[in-house]
Order: sequence, then C-alpha cells, then structure tokens
Amino acid sequence: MNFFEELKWRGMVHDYMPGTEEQLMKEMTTAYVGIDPTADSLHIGHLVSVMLLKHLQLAGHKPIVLVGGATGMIGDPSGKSEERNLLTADTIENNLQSIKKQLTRFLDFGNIPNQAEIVNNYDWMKQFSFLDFIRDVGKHISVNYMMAKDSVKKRLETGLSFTEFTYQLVQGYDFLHLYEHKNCKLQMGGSDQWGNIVTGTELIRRKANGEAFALTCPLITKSDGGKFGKTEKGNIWLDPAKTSPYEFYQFWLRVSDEDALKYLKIFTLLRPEVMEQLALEHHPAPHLRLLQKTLAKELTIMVHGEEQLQTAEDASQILFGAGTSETLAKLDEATFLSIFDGVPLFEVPKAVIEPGVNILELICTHSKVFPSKGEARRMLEGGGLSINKNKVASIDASINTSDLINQKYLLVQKGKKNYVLLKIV
RNA sequence: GGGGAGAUUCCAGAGCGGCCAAAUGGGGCAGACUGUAAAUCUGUUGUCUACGACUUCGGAGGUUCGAAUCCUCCUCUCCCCA
Repeated sequence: MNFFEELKWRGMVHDYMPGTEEQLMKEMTTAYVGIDPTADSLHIGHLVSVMLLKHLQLAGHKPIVLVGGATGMIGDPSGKSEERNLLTADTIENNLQSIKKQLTRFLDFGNIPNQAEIVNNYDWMKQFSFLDFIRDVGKHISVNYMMAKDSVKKRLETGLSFTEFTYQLVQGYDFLHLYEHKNCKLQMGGSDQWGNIVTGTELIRRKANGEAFALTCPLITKSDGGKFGKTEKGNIWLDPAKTSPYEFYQFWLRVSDEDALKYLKIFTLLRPEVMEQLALEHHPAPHLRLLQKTLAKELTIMVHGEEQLQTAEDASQILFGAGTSETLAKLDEATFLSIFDGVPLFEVPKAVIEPGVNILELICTHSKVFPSKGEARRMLEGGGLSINKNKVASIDASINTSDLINQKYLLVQKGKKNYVLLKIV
C-alpha cells in the first residue's frame, strides 16, 4: 500500500490537487505541515498533522515540520472569529524547542535519506523587509484572488486586520521558500488550510514557474458535534505535566462508539486487518469497549510509553472497575500513590481532621476541591459526591481519621469521572 | 462629519421603577437508565455564617422610600447617510 492509498483507507484525505498522487508515485517527495507554536506542547489536535507526516515518512518520503515562528506571530484568520494575541519571539522560541522534543517520538530525525526536518519560518521571514515582501511576493498574487478565499470572506462581515489578511501570503511564501530551498513539493494540513496552501502553489507556479501540490485531511469531528480534543479541563496535551498520562488514557477511553474506529484509523498505525477484527469483536459486545481500549492503549504507548500506560490502566481499573471501598482500603501506599499519580491532590493538615470535620468544610474551606460551597452543596444534594467510593448522603456528614485510607488519604469523587485525592499531613 | 441602534449573569437573548439573582434557549455540571458510549428524562447553573443575608445587569455620578429599568457624563460596538 502506498502513502496515498494508506491515507485514503484511513479516511485522512479530504481533498488534493490533481497530480498529487502521481508526484508521490514518481519520486521521493518532500512534504510539510505547519504547526503554530502557540504553546510549549503539542495537543492531540496537532496529532493529525503529525500522523500525516508519520505515514509520509513510513512510505519513504521526507517530512518537514514547519513551526510557524513568524506566522504564529500573526495568526491565521481561518476559523477564528477574532484576531489573536501576538506572541513574542522569546515565547515562540521556547515553545519551538519543547515541540521539537515531542516530535522526535513520532518522526525519525536520524541520519537517513528521508530524515525528518524541523524548520522555523521566522528564520527566513525575520529579515524580509516589508518593501521586499510586497515587491517580490505581493506582486504575484492579486487582491481579488486573496479576497475569494473562504477564510477571508467569512471575516469580511466582522472585519479582519490587514495583518490577518496578509496571512495567506506569508504562508504561501513559506511554501515557495521550502520549494526553492528544500525541493518541497507538497503541503499538507487540515481542510481549513486548503485556501492557504493553494495560495502557496499558485505563488510557486507564478514566481518559480514550478509545480507543487496540496493535500488536506478532514477536520476531526466528534459524532455529537462537540469540539474534538477538548474536555471540561481544556485541551488534551502531550506534555505529561499538562495532561497526566492517566487523563490522556481516559480521554481516549471515553470516545464514543461512533468515533472510536475513525480515531483508530487516524491516530494509530494498526493495519486494516487488525482493525476489522477489532471492529468485529467490538460489535457484539460494545460495553467491553475494545475499540476504545485499543485506541487508548496505542496512543498512550506512543506518547507516554509502556510504563505510563500500565499505571493508567491500573488506575482506571481501580477507579472504574469493580473497585469498592474495600479494594481501596487494601492497597498498600506505594501502589496507591502510583495509581493516583496524575489525579489532582490537595494537602490538608492533620489537625483539621482529627476532631472530625464537616464534609463541606473539608472540601471547600480546607482544600479547594470545589470553588464554592454552593457548588459542593448542589453536587452533594444531587447525589454526585462520594468519598472513598461511598456516596455522601447528607451535608452534615463528617469525616474523621477513621475514614482515611492508609491513615493518610481520602479519595473524593465528583460525579462519576472526576477524582481528587486529599492527603493528610 | 451627520443621523440612528445598542452594551444584561458562560453564550444567545427577554426584562424597561418594587412581584428580578433577573424569563426562554443553548452550553456546562450532576442524577436516573446504561457500557466510563449515544439518545432520553430529571435536577442544577452569583456568593455566603443559607427558610435569611450580601454582591451583580458596560463605567462614573444623580433622581427616588426603592433602579437592570429614569436622568447626566464617559467608554466601546453596530447600522445608515456624506
């Protein structure tokens, strides 16, 4: 199976320019995707682009990651309703380094013919003067052409700044630059990038008299229409300090049946036969969540490694399996701690708990499990609060040392899925 | 430059002197049902020393026993005409 076929069966092809497939068949092709260095970690939304490159490299082509140090300072108007804050060069540099580190888990930067590369468009944009830019680049693309782009049209109503309007030219120039300096003939990205990518190919044709291609993949959606990759707590990051491996694992485990297979295709490298088999087994017994478990497992290994997966699985087993207050009580401290690594933890002084303390006081005043008592009260009254896996029945309930696990811990549960650990010190 | 409309709780959007912590919808959270899915139904969605109190309706003042609601000024947004 070649690269193109691979992407197709995985449902990762949304649109491509005529000739793209032929180009990829013809020779080792260099292709790039752009990533905005808006944070010091990638999140799972970025993973699609990364997987595109992964497949590309596996098929023998050469991947380039373009970190948008320059474009990140501007902000793409696509899909945004408002102009974004500009980042400083320092922040971007810092973010870039962290991102680069994460990418090495996916792409081979080693000394091979099709080694992955990472480039920063700030490096070539920073000395480009405004005059030079409008003369050498702006001259080749008409305003009419630029205005016709969806990303621009959508913003005409609410207004967009000249800076944002220029974005597609800057991105287009990146492509031209890579075409000229790295023989890069293909740009990939999400379908929202189509317009920007095509501006690049257009620029390459007019200015370099060359031929370049575009390939986009569908934007990842959720079957219920929500935004992919977001939870109550925000983005799912690859950085374990931002999203613990446990949370990361749980995110994928909670994917709906409808989405599970789709995500498996996009985010894992499993072969079609394997997936077919999984789907077949999943169908008669959906509650076993075979697809979700496989998805969570594959991704956690890929991003965090085997060891972290083990912990995440153990923790999930305890928290969501047949776990009861008895099983909790039986855990020794080391196991207990390793399992709850990644679950938010608050410390409470021993003096508070020794005389016995009201439950609401404990979780609102002495620790910030809930931001306000009103919220905690509501949760409790609605039957959504448990301590050590036992539902708290009344707002007058009090906690004392006999409730502690290993004489030190309390497991507070908000609803079904959210756990917080209290440590008595 | 001239004329008009508006700014309300997470969002959209009612309210136009006391019955307003503020309708309704969306979203969020929780409960029930389940499979840590989906759908559905129910509850909840300012804070607290909690049948009561306190702080909210762009900002600052004022009128009034009493203001999200009336007046003045300011800031910002949108629309129309030049």
